Amino acid sequence: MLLAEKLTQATEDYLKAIYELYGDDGAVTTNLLAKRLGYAPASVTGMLKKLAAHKPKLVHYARHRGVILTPAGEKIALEVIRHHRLIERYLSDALGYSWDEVHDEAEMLEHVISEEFEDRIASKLGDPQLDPHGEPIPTKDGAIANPGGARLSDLEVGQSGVIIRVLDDDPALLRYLAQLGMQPETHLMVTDRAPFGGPLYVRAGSGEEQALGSQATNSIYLQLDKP
Amino acid sequence: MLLAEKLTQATEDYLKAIYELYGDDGAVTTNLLAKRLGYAPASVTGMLKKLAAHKPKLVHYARHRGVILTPAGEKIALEVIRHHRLIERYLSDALGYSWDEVHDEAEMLEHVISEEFEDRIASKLGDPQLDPHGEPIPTKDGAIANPGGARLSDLEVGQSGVIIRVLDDDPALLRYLAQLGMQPETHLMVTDRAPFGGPLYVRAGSGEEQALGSQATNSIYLQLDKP
DNA sequence: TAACGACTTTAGCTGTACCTAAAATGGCAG
DNA sequence: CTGCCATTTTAGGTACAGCTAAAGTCGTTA
Repeated sequence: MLLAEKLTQATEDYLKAIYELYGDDGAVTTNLLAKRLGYAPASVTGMLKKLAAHKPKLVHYARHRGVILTPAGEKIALEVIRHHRLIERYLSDALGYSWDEVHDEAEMLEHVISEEFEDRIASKLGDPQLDPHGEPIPTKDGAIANPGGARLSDLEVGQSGVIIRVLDDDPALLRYLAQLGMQPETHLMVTDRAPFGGPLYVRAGSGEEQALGSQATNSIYLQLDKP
Repeated sequence: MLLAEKLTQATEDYLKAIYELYGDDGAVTTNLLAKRLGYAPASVTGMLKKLAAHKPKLVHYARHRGVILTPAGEKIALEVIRHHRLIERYLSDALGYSWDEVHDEAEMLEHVISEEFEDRIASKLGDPQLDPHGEPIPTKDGAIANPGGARLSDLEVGQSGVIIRVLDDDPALLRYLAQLGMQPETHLMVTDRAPFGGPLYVRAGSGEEQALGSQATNSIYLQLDKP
């Protein structure tokens, strides 16, 4: 918080994207970043060089090797993510936004709110732990809970559990799932599964059986019931 | 609202500043704008040419003559001012900001909030007419009430009235006035006046007599009591 | 091991919005 | 009506963050 040098919005977006793309493997590639951010790969290369040359070094970058965040870079990424998720929670709880609307609005606001604003909405909300999609909100000092959960697409027929989070990449998917009554805390049971990437059949709560395609099943994470 | 071409922040700032600098005389000069915005005059000249060349023309501009807003430009200026004042009201009422803190936060937020956000906070607040400093909030279709009021610095000894608005240029002044219990709806009576730009003596409510310098008396506007 | 194709980088450009320094303009005083 | 001086504009420059096109690198495949 001390080094509030006010970075540009582009810088913050890159750091956030790098953080979110960290999967299993070590580094994030130029191309992957370009795809995620919607820029040409060449533009990304240029920006990564700037991030690596920044006063407090924000990323480690080696040609053809991809990037990883430095501790300073990760700190900033987590601050931006905290802003984003807190704002989502606030829009949802205080202003009645639906869970498919909050992402885009938060995307704009996250870069301009002050520490003051962050603190006030956080305490107004009682320091929430999760955003409306179930993603953990980093604490002010940069700690973040492991989101965890088993991906619905990985489950076997007969397994069941409670939805703990849903990826928020696609508002249309979120609207669709809300219509089906599938949100965090909803209980799901896998009733059938078609082969070769076919749909997965699930029952939400005590409702009808429902077929879900891969985009949906890849986006839903469950806390599994004890068998 | 239909022409939501998403202008740059700089464009919105210029239009707002031009609108706010309209005094009595017709046009706003380059130099005055430069001073208000904190830029070099040369930069302003360049920007004004861009505003005049914009697809829907935003200003009428003639070399050495200053600028005036076109209807399109004024519409945008009023939208930005509506955002600003609504946000100030919201920060004050919903998040407990003090009246000296709201301006800077609103200055950032006004450029990024969506129509959706605007509508939601407006209806949450019950479509307020005034911001925390007493300035009128333009309606969604661009109508704005005449702020009116008599400037405290223009009053004679013995005159009195109720504060209806206070210019928000200087947070330190606002804090000082709040300390003295002088805010919109406070009743003031001019008890004495020193000559040659000396202080003005006023009594707020039924409190102590207080000396106010010209920065303060130029910033306070009253609804005069019937004599 | 040679070469193909995917990924990545280099080089050079664009547009926005700011800057300084120097030139030009125009209103007022003598 | 002439010239001075403040205001304004022109000219040229910077930083940022994108872009395309072309060149280079690397790993796998033949």
